[in-house]
Amino acid sequence: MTRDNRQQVGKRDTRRATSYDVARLAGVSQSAVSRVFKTGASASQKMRERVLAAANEIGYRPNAIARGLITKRSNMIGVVISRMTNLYYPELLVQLTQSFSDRGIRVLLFTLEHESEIDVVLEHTLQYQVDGIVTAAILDSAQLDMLDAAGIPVVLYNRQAKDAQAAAVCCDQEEGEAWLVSRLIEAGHQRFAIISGPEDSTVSTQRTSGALRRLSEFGVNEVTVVAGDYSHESGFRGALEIQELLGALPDAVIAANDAMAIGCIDAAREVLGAQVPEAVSVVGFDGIGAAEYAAYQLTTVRQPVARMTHATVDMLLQRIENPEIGHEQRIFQGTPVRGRSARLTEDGGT
Amino acid sequence: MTRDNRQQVGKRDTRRATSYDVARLAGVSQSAVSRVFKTGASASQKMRERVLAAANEIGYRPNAIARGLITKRSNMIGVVISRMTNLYYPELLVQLTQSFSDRGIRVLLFTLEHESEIDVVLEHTLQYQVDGIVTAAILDSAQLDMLDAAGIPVVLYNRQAKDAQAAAVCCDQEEGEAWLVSRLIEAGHQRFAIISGPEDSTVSTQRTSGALRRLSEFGVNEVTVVAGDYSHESGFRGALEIQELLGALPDAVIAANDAMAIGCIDAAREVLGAQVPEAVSVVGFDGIGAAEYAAYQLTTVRQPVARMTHATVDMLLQRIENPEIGHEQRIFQGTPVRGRSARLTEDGGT
DNA sequence: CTGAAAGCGCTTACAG
DNA sequence: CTGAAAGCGCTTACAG
Repeated sequence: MTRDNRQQVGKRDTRRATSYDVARLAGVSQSAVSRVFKTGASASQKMRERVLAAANEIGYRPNAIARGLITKRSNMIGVVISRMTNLYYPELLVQLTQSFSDRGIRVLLFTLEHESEIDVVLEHTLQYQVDGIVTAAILDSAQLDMLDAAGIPVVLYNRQAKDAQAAAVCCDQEEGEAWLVSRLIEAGHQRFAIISGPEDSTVSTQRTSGALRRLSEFGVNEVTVVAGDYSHESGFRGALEIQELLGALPDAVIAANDAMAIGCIDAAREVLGAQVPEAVSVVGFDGIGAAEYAAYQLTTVRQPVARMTHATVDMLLQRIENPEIGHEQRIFQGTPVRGRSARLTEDGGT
Repeated sequence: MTRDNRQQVGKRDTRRATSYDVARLAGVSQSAVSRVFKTGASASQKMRERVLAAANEIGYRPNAIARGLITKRSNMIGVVISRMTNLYYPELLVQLTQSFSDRGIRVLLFTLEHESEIDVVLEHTLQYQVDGIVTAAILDSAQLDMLDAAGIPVVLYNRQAKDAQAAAVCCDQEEGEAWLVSRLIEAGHQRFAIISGPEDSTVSTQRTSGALRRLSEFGVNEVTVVAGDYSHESGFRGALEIQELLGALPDAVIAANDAMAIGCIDAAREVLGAQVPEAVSVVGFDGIGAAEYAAYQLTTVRQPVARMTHATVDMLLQRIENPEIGHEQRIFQGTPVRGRSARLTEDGGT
């Protein structure tokens, strides 16, 4: 390796052009070059032209890293997202990135296999001097305090901190489940089962408890709950488990997300020989693309992802501009999708 | 705003601790602090402890941006991915990010609505001093030259440059289609139609031409090709368009991806009243999750995403270490999935 | 409008 | 092993 460094063969000049190089070529000061590349800075037309010509000639590009060091604004934000979230919500990351990009902000991406890895990831975001963080993983008080001490604004996506200790953008999971349950009850369903999501998912917890609460309001207190992990396969297994536990399928199965609802339908049809929705109603949550496939046409609640991502971007940028601003929570109502996987009464309200 | 800056109320000290702060507290030089945080640098046990204690006390975190400025290694790589790719391949981005993260590299994410936006995105990656780029968008010779001149290694994901002008990791689209066509022909299918992907997708072009070539080798030269855009809906419309053009469904429909194959199946069953695969065989490509749903069980070719992402990461890091290395292409064979959406002969070879 | 100079927070030869 | 010093590529008061 040491020897390699000495040889000149094939070694092109890899040094990047700097503002000094441009200044020398244009016969102006380095500060002048800097000003030309800063929007809104004072520079004469003549200066501008000379500098731009020189910059163009040697392929100069301002070093955003060096700029960030001195302005203390990296113009990068960290996005922390779990594998699951991107799997079932690929639109989210794309829209978030596009939205930030439109505002001149870059996205430094961090994916989590498990939410427990969050501490080390947070450490990395800070080392890279992000201006803010969007996280689709829950942060505990200590973590929120740490970010607050570091002066980094955070927006939680589909998570809520205890005591509203953080800015958050959410879909109203409980209200969505309440809608689903109300429609099912209204249509005469009496026996219910639930396939929940992973234990460490607050979204799943909210959905499940939202459904249970509304069921209880209707006097339904005996509900079989089996555990899934958001995957299609776990929905499939969930249906079989319910059948096993009850000796038969209930009137309705409430899955904590669409993927599991589809898995549940597959198991009902293929293994248990039960028609959906004739023999059993199945409802999901999310409004993913597959929910609209002709074979499923899920009864579900769609999250307004576009509105939620815009709210997230707005909120984070606002907090970056003004770090002292108080916390805000924006809770978006989901869009009911009547679908065909559940027997609902024709004129059931929304 | 000017007035706001003056007021001290509620203004906490947002200045981050630097290596100088740590040095002062620990009573050592700033260089010593730097060494303690650099793995493999010389520092006595005593020094190490004092520095770490001081750093911990004031919450010091090395500034990765400043480090990058001087080492000329940002430890960030740029990932350029189209909306479509993330939509149908959410696993890709997650695995890529995880894999880079395991090697201490951060991912700066850039999403493309259209592949034409690539120029400005490339400009941004360079301004942020990424050490390398993974792109799932095609680059032309000028763009490759520009990156080469800037000394930034690139690996193309599922794209190939003209004359193998760039490092690339691909799934063998043509060979995959050849397998599908061979099995269909072998099972007696005679009339074929194709639903292609978007025009600007080289993957779609390769798949379509791969299928056409193999069909032609079998003497099938009259093939109806309709245009889709990779979406489920366009597959649905594609099926209707084929029916309209031919007056009937062909023996087999070859869709350029799984999502369109599923859309095609939905249209065949729901609108055209045709059983799949009894009345019409439908094949896809990709091996997405929904391809395995009981209602579809697609006959398709699965891309070995995990192996491809690993190859991508390995190749890019290798090129970062040694920029003078020659180009390499790694072409991965897809995994045939026999499924149930096409009538194949029992013992059809692979 | 323009330039000289200081400084952002680090790393890295170079001496000791 | 440790410290003083230079420098990475910028921005930004401060004079002129």
